[in-house]
Amino acid sequence: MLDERKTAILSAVVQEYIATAQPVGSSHIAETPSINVSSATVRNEMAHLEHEGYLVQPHTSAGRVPTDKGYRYFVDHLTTPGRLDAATTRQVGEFFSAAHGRLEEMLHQTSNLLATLTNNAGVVVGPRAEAVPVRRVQIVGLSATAATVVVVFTNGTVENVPLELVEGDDELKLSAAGAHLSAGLDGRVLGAVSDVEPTGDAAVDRLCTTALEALRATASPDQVFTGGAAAVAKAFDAVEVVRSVLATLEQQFVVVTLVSDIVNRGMSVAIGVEHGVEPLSACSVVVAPVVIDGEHLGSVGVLGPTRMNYPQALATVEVVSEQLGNRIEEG
Amino acid sequence: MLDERKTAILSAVVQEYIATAQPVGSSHIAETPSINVSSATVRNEMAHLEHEGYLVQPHTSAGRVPTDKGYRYFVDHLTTPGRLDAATTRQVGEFFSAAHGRLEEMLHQTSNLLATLTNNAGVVVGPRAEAVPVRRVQIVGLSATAATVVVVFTNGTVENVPLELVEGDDELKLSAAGAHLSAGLDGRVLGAVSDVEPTGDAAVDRLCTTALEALRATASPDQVFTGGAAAVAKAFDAVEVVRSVLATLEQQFVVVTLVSDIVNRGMSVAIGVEHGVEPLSACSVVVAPVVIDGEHLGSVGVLGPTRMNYPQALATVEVVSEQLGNRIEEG
DNA sequence: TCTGGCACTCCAGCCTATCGACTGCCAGCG
DNA sequence: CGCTGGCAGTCGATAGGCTGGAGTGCCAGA
Repeated sequence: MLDERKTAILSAVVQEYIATAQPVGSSHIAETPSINVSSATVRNEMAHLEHEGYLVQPHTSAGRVPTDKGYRYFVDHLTTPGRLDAATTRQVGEFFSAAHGRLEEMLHQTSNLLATLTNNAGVVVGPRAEAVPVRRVQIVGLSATAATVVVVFTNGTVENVPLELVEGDDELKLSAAGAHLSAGLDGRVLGAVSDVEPTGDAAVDRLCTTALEALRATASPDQVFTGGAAAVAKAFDAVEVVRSVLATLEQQFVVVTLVSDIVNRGMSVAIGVEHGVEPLSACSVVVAPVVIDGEHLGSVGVLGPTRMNYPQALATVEVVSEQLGNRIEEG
Repeated sequence: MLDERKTAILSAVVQEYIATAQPVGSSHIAETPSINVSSATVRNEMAHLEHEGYLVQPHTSAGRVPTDKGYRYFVDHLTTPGRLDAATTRQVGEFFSAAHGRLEEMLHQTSNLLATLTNNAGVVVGPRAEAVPVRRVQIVGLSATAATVVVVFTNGTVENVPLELVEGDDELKLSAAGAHLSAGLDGRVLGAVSDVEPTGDAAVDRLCTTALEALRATASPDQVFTGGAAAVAKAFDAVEVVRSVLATLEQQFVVVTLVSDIVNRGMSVAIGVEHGVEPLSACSVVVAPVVIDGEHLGSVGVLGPTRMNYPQALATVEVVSEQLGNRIEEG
């Protein structure tokens, strides 16, 4: 734990560095209104802070830069939850009331919304459709050998998978199978249903079984949407860092793991190396779970340089996750 | 028009520069097997080529670099259509036979496919769903006030839009409206249908009308998918160029206009300033229309530095557009 | 018409010197 | 005892000067 003055100095360093991206020196800090000591005293304190790992000097005779530990102390102790300013809140509200159509499309746009609001990369890990109960199933024939299985979920989203037909599968059988599946699945979650009871009609039973199989096979591997590549390019000066961050962001699996990990550990911010993804060690991730009907079904987050604006990112992510949750509940 | 030797030299310069990204000097060219003259002669020819605008020197005493005009001559006269190598062709085939589910998702993945195959940004301007005939319409009630309209198209893709219900819209009315719409729309294109004939039941008619309206409202403004931000970051050394290219790629409107423009002018390659989008003046764009049932309903393309591998890009874009077209036709 | 050779140009890399922004430390003051 | 002003020291960033090398243009001769 740090005494009051060290705390004030650390806070000032972090804020100055976030604002300028330049190492900050003792005299700058001494000029801060809230600090009423001379630069010499600040120097002493900063030396302590460095010794304890909150700050580092890029080199002797340079100012100091916060370490991951320094940022961590800042977000844990010096950051008020901070309301999002009214204009932004309204913008988010408008976005979600204007949003319509496909869930995926909305999620994708949400990642872009996060990106533009925070000037960082936005990440949305999709609520998996399987966790939402089924409302209706229908099988639509397209030709003699092809059909599409359409599933409508209770939240209004729709999934579809192709299905191959065999001889004897006529329209009647298809709609019978659809009706039977609807009855068997209505109100239940796809993952919870292993099979429906037989109807006695072999063809219908076969259709039901294969359709169900196809549906479970399509069980979307957690879908993830990212946006804001340009923001990443703006955030870092070194082009290699831009490259490695962008390359990592394109590996969906890594992003999903990263975000889920943080959420599952009950954290909302992972700073620098804390998240353990080496190519992103210059980045922090701020996340919030998306809760739908009391269940945690997805996450939203932003990813930016460790010197990002944490209060703003936290507030934004919070508001967006909440409104996204509401929006999905409504359907 | 250039004589044979100038042509050979220009070609060698372009290829060397594409491979190395370094200004190429006369002696390098003279060593090329297909060039059987001394470096002095090559120098003379290169001076001519520069005078005529095919090459430039970044500065005296540096090698030469192709201009946009130089690349243009190269792709117009020196590039054989070039088959894609078998392995890649197979990869594309596998991709499309494995592709399933939502059209949008597939298009999005197609942009990523283009990106990974060519190491450039991939762009897909979506074939608008409205051009595909409808197979079936269904309205599924979710609650007393909300429903989802599901449209299955003949190619197996599915669209859905939310619909608000009013008092008196019960399940019976919903399915009646669905059936009526199915009958009225079956085999026809959404855009071609302005209204269905009345049934006599006011509630059903209202449902049909509003559902149809909602469907036409969702008429996606040309959708565009881009992928491969990391490739862009790898293609340019200067971080400002990366920034401006990525920022431009995020402006969907600009991308759609850019691609449509090129396709509409009947071109398949736009080099540097040819496409007129200033922030992308360091980029070339290679496109191919996606043709479905004889109609041009979308485009695929790649965007990369002017020193991209044109033959490969052309071949890739060609194969992908063709297979994407087939895939969508089949559904 | 082509070629070898030569003089010339100019960037990239390296070294050096200078400047300035820091720090650490110390002695003195309240 | 803690704070402060001051001073010496450190090191990166910047600018200037030098050199080596890659490349050119041009010319005279085959």
